Amino acid sequence: MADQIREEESHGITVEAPAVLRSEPSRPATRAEEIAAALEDEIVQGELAPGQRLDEQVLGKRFRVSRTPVREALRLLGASGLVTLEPRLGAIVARPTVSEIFDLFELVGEMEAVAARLACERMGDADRERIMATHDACRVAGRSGDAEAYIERNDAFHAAIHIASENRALRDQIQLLNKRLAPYRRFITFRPERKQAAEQEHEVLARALLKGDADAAARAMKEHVKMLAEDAFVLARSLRL
Amino acid sequence: MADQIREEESHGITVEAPAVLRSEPSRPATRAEEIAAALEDEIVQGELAPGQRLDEQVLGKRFRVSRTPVREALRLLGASGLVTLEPRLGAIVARPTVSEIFDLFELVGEMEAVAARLACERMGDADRERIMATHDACRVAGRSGDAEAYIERNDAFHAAIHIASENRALRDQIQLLNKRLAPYRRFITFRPERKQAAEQEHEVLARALLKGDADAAARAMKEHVKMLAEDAFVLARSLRL
DNA sequence: AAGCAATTTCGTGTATACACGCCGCGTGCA
DNA sequence: TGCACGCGGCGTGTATACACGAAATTGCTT
Repeated sequence: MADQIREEESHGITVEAPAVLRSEPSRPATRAEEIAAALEDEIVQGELAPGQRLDEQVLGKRFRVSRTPVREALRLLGASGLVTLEPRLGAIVARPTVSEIFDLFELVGEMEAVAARLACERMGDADRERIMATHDACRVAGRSGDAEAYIERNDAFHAAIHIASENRALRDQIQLLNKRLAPYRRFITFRPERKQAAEQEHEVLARALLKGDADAAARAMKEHVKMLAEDAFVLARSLRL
Repeated sequence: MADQIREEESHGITVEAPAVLRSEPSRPATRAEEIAAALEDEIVQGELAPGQRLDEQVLGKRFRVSRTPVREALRLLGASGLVTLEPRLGAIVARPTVSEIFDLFELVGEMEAVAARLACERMGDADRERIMATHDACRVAGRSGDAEAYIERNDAFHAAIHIASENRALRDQIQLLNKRLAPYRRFITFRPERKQAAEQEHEVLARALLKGDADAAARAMKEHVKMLAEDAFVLARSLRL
């Protein structure tokens, strides 16, 4: 499963996809953290499906390390809710129940709404710029067919709001929740109808934000996430998931 | 420390303060989890002060285990934000900056407000009973001098609201945040003035909840946490912390 | 042939051993 | 006397080895 083809790269430039949302000044980092980051990426990107078994020895071979750092990586991911660890049974990619997914969507909606309200009250010029810029980028990417690019810009738009909220803890929590929901959001975000609807919702949201209407922004955000969640559930049902 | 006085209650409803927040049906649990739980308790109870160094070998000897389970326990606590892990330097009990503490208080306030709103909309008879009972218990404990008991009942009151909100993810998040803030809440909660103020705030909150006024409940809750945070900061400043 | 049970196998939980980076102390030099 | 460089101790990071429990497989019984 794509074990060897990892180092070499066609350009000579190692791709290193995300890089955008790196928080710390990238301290040395231990093997365990590297592995955790790699696995997290694969889970979020949907390469590792929920329910997938994560065997310590197999992963150890794959990353060319012993079981020890692998274990630590799995514990790390377990604590953030991305994988489920059952004592004596091992680790699997987290597979929340429908009810749990519902709760997570509701929670992230509420927290995004809080972020939107705070952003309204606190944003400076730089924040306003960033929100407008990312919103525009979102719109552009929406018209082109590139779903991956759209997802990235959509995240950037939301991130701009989180930053403007001036509360790091809030931002971290939302991003963590989004990671946990990523496998389920992906399904729906790829659909063209959803992108169009999202665009409109973003429009309302951006307008409220720039106008400084905190209540309207919070309401728009909650509605936005609610729509996403509902579509996700409808789609999931139609796919018998 | 107030371990025995737990069953008795003025109504006939056993309050059963902690125990409520036990998530799993208490599976076997591994040594690492036990150690993590023990350390967590000591941190939350204030026995281990923020900044305190956590030496793996020392802890290993203390719990009569090798470094391996200790390491896993520390990783666990690190992921939940209770300890800070610096690669190659080791672990210390988390010592957030003032700004971070501020963010955490704000976040927990917003989330408690969300919980209060949802509780208003969703609570059934059992929830209503529990909220009333824990509120009363809180009042009783407030008049007696026992600060430990008061803290416990205060937690139970809030837990009753979280339960009524019918969103497990929300509840878990709030409880995690409260653990991280515990060392800083303790200072202030012991003060008699705060207890009295809290009682009044609880009164307003409970009234709004029982009346079903979601907006008022949310507002009251946010105010309640805000007051707590402000008092904590004032006290911290006066103590040069 | 199907069901059940004992055994074997495999993977995790824990212990121990080795490697490497960080810190403190001492010595030599300006 | 003060500072810089180097060396040694120490603690974490990683690897390896052993123990225990759970699942799977095989053989027996009905």
